[in-house]
Amino acid sequence: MADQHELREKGLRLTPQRELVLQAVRDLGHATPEEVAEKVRATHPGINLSTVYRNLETLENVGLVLHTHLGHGGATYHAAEELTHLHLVCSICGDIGDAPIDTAANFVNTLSDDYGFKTDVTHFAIYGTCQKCSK
Amino acid sequence: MADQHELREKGLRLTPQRELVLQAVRDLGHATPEEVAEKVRATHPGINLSTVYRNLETLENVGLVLHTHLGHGGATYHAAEELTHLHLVCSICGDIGDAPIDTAANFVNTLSDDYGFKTDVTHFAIYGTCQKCSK
DNA sequence: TTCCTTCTGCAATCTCTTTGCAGGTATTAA
DNA sequence: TTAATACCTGCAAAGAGATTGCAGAAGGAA
Repeated sequence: MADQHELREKGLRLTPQRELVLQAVRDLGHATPEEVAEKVRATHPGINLSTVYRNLETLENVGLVLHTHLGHGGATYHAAEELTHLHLVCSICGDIGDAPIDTAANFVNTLSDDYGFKTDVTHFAIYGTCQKCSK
Repeated sequence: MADQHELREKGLRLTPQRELVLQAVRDLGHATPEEVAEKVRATHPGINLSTVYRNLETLENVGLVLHTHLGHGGATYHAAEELTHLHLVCSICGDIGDAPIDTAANFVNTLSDDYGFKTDVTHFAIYGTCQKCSK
């Protein structure tokens, strides 16, 4: 598993729990801490929820995962390398769609030019109604 | 107080608590339930937090206030008539800046045309770093 | 005024997340 | 390989934010 290098390089210990959490985030794409725990427990039942929380925080500190707020309140975690899209959150069905970051390029530039605001597109959630639900 | 008509028209009873909550939301511009409660209690100490929550929900149901998720998890309430701007949330200082809705017009159109996604600009929060903090 | 329904305050409860602690384990150095 | 020492984990308790049930209070129509 390639985690070996990544985790050690960041100065982290290589524990089974930590590898599993990172792997789960990568497999799931978008996931709440609870979902990560569920995924991890599918193969390794003993792992505690607080361990998941602590590892998500640790992995975020070293830049391997990131979190986004998608509106319901809870954080959603992503593998850092996969955050190459915007999140389109449907307020009706709760579905999370994707759109390329470029879609927002002009918007981001405008905010920067006019307000000096540097938009963090990776931490960016967009609310609305998806195609399916607007019918 | 103009609340009289508004609340009654919506089929709501006109209680001091309800008027105070609505007024507080209007005065504060952006406010969490806790902040609304604090504001209300400044003049009327006895009001319970659960009353604030229930009234915010009620007022939202009839369209007088709206809430937005600005990222920390908790909801932030606004008077419905004042939601004419985007929220620029600074991830460093937590400051909430404003920008006209038009700033996002092209972006919103693109999402609609390309993905059939109808963006709800009033429920829209943008994360990044404000001018002050990027220095 | 009277009655009915809605609203409020209070306290308990729930969910989500964090924290303290004691024991366990990955790593480094010998 | 062994020993020492941070660092991690599991468990349980605690915090924070929000919700709910209930009994009594108050708004509003007649």
